[in-house]
Amino acid sequence: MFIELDLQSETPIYAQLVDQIVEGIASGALQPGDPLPSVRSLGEDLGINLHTVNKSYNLLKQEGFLQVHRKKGVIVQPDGMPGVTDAFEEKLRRQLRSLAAEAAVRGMTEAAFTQMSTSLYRDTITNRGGEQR
Amino acid sequence: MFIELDLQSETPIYAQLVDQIVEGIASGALQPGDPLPSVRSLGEDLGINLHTVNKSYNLLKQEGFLQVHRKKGVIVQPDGMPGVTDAFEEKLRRQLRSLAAEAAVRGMTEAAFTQMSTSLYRDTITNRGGEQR
DNA sequence: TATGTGTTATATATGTAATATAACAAATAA
DNA sequence: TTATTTGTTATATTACATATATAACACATA
Repeated sequence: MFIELDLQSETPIYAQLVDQIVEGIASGALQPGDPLPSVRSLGEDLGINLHTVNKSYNLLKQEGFLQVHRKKGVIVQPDGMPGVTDAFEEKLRRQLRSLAAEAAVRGMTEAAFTQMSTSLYRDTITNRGGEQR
Repeated sequence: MFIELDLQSETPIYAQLVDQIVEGIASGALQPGDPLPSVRSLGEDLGINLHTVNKSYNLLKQEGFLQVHRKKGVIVQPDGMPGVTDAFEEKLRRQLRSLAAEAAVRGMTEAAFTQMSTSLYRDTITNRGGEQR
């Protein structure tokens, strides 16, 4: 697996896991229908508890990024990813506003902020099929 | 004051306060040298504990956005705002990467993401002097 | 039948968030 | 001088989130 955790970080482990799985989907490293490790094996691999993995999986399931099959186990959503919901747009607005404000106060120009947003977006979707380029 | 708290939010009160003060500085509503209410009066105004206000003030002092004068009380940094530190750039990268990944997975285009970043940056610096336009 | 799956339940330890009360030194205002 | 207000420090308590540990369950697979 491509997961790397920082146990010293202030960001909770379950949140780091959620982030990196979403980034895996964005980059194409994880394709729709791909299986994910069981909560027990991934927990053991990463040196963390299975309940921590389970928490991440459940959040991603609730958001619609993962499916849990009684047969196939946990897989990446094969029936189309969730779109831009109101909840996501609100989260995006709130966090971008906060970052933009601090950036502006610190003297970062609009061009620099915009360029950084764009380049980070591009970085995430590098190894992808043919969607939104 | 222009502060509005959401006590039901998952975002801690002290963090909401920090955010809104930084946004106040970014917008120009708070100018360098401007005094802020005492921890007690602001706490009473907002219906929260003085220690919660104190925690926010201390974080902002540590970051260099505020100064504490034994005479003038708490004021907005008059000797130049802190620049783009390594710590801030890392925080910015980490959060932007996470947001961009989820946006991409949800089908938001690069243009839409960029445009949203830019417009939120512009919104924060509306009533400002003559800096970085 | 044995094993592995997600899930649920319970318990514990630790840290953070928020409040409450009290006291302190330093400065200001009466 | 006296009283008040400032940020600050200390202590305690409540509530919640994080993370771990162990155990059991229903279901499916090999």
